[in-house]
Amino acid sequence: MATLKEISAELGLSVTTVSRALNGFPEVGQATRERVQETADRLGYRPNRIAQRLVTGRSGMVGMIVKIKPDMSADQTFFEILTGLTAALAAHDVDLVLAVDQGGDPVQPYRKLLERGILDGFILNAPVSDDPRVAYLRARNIPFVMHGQDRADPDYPVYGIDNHAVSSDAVRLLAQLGHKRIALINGDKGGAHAADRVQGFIAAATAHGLSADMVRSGATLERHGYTHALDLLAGEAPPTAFVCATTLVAAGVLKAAKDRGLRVPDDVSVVAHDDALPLMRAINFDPALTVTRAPLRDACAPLADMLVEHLGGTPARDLQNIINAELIVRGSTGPAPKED
Amino acid sequence: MATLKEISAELGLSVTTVSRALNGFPEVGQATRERVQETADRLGYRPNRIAQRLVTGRSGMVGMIVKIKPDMSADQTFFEILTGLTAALAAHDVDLVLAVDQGGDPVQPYRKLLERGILDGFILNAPVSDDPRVAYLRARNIPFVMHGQDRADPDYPVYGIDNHAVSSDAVRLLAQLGHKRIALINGDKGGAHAADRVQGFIAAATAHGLSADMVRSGATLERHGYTHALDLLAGEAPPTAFVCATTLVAAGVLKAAKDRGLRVPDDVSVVAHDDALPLMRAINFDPALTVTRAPLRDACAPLADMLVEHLGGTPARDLQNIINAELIVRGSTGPAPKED
DNA sequence: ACCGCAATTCAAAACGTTTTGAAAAACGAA
DNA sequence: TTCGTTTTTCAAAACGTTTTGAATTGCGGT
Repeated sequence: MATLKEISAELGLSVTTVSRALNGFPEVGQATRERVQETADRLGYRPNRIAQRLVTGRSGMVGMIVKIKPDMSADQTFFEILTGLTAALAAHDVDLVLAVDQGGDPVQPYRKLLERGILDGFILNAPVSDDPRVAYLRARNIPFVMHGQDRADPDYPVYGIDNHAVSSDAVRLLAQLGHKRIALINGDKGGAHAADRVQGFIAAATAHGLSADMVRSGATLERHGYTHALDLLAGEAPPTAFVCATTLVAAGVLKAAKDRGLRVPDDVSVVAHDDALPLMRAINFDPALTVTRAPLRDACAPLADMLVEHLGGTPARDLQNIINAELIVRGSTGPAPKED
Repeated sequence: MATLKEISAELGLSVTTVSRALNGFPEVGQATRERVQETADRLGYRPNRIAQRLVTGRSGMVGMIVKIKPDMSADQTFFEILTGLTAALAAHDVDLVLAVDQGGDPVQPYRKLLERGILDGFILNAPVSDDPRVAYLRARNIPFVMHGQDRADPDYPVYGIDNHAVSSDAVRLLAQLGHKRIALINGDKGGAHAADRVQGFIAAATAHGLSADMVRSGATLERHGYTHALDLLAGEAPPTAFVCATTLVAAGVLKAAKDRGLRVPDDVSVVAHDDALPLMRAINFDPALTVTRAPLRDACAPLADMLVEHLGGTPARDLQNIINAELIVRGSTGPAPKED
């Protein structure tokens, strides 16, 4: 815990010179710089971030808020990126402060953390339409990056997948296989990504001359996929193909098909979006799932890089990464069954 | 972002008085105190932790390190307590800084965070025998609390379950049911809790006149439970009962029993320890699992309380909570099968 | 020796808070 | 009033750093 003062005392220099020597300012002599550097190393000097922050206004710390349910549990997908992101930020020498959003006002945890006067910026995830957090942070000029797409052309740094394309790609594949009646079992309506997926679904269905009236929304739970699929399959014009929000939902759909005595892919085709979570691996399904694949983990390093860039002054418009998911065809999709 | 100076200017008071009024010092007049409080509220004043830390040496921030595997994934159990802990700390107005341990020197991430000069203490979890992190932090007098038991009588604050009792309770139950050959499929050898479980297992087995030679160790994976159970069941004196490290391991054991045509509990009994993770619920097993149950989540509030107490000066010896898991008997245990 | 200019170095202020030691105000008793 | 106490308030220092503006040094040219 050596301080600048200690180093300067040891060398008979002023604190100013020591500070400048260590920070690579040009006006310090080569000889002094080396002496200072050597003593700093020997004493194991590390600048005190607290003091640094107090004077520069920058702390090298950023915040992230995890939204939790009343039972304190959080979405699995959050943790999927949390560790990777922390590691990626650490590579930039940035630390991460975690806080929770216990429901209620979504802006409050951000405000609370900001009031500490301790953070340089935030990483947000799972945007909703017209996200109030975005409005709050933008109004105060607090830097942040968003994980997940909000609108087509957001005015803040963002890394996410093209959710419109996710659905339309899936629908196109199924249409090419001859399916006429395709259902979408989507994620929760509040999420911006869900809205984009619905739009992509409708756009692609319309483009292929299909109707798009079988759209369901809700939590991305196995149970949810199961009940919606059962319900849809019991209708008078049951779908021959399902597009699922996640592999977990697809698991429910497969179960529903099985319970109704339908074979996959002979009677029913299933496509899911795959975040590549370690628990529900699409390849281990029976049959292996056809998916649009975009590993959440891939977002970590880019998000960290973007935030650091943004803190360094790079404008938002240069930090927009909307990537496309891969369409990976496996055993859960096949030609539409012959009409009876 | 109101500061003390702003408040004092607004009221025509000195910064000193404002600071004291807000911190409840006795020497400030009742009338002034109320005026100050009112203005502080109106201006949304929050003390700047950075500045506070600089002068007091206390920041109201604590650190927690998550150990990740090379693929950046972390143990599920970590996240199970992370959010609850963050919320519990927030109730004490304490923020949490997260960092990762990417393998290698286990002490390094702690050192790095400490060198920032930013933290008041740490929360540790998953102790190993003679944990180097403990040695490091104790040597430097850095406050911390441990989640999980290390030794019988640690000299630091700890919250954990009695792992010795966990195994011995399970063995006692099985012995009372007449089982003579009991296997333990334990967690990874490195963990201190695993060592305690083995000791409890051996102690109870010995006490009941049973041998304790069927002990296996490894990662708490379903696959691991499956292969070890298959292996043990193929031996010449196969076990009639299994004690499992986790419900996930038990899932593997149940699968192995099924694959060998053995019925549970008629032919084989299974007991597992249940951390009450939301994903693998013991009650949803078929048959429902007999468990020693101790929800990880129960640790959050006590750990937060203990850390705050410890930071406040309460000595370690007054902060030791070793609780007992509940033994919950369900359908996966039954009388030992008749010897042929 | 003196000047001018560049190259170095320095003292002091600033960030927002807590704490120390002293000063001012209020009040009751003489 | 005048003194002594108690209550209330204040100015200044401190924490460790960066930054500003000024001072010092070195050196080549006259």
